[in-house]
Amino acid sequence: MKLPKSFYTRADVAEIAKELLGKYLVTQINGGLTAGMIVETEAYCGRDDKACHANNGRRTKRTEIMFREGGKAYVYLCYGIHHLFNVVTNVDGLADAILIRGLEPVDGIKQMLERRKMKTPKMNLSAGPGALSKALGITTDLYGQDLTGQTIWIEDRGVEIETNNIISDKRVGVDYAGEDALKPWRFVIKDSRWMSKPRI
DNA sequence: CTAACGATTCGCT
DNA sequence: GCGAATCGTTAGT
Repeated sequence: MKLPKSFYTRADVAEIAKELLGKYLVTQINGGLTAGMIVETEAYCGRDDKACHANNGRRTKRTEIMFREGGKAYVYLCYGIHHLFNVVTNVDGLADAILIRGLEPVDGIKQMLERRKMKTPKMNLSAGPGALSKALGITTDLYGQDLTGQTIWIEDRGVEIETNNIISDKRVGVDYAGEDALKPWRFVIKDSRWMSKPRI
């Protein structure tokens, strides 16, 4: 079933990031439906977290969506090349978001391969935030999309991830955030082959 | 208005 | 392991 808005509007962004493991991210773009199981996430908090784009009330045109009510998509361009997909959480006025970093391909693999210009599914088909966005056809066009709509959403397909199969670690690529870079807000399903490249 | 750079990936060595 | 690709956002002039 599609996750309801109430899933996203809760206050504990790290808890939601953990619960997203084992859920299915689905897109329906240009007719084709593509989906993958989420195996890796990172939480970003708008307060007291220098790694977050919206930290300390930094409210700009780009970060605006994070301040809105949870259940929306925050997509932005990184390094001029990669589209990174985030889930906005928490209530209106509090800017929390969760970066999806790794998917296990499930549905529409053929279309994912076309988008990635690959012949056969390799491990990096949808492992890594830029790679999975390309595989699912996510671009900045989806900025602000409602995650309870018909274009992009997240489903619960009954998969339960045991707590002792979840690894938490510090986040990737945020060394500039000083002490906040040490927050253990990256969550990975243990032994998943589809996590992003920097291994634990 | 201008300049610097990033929540990355891929290909080559 | 290293460096290029590439452009919107940001902060400063």
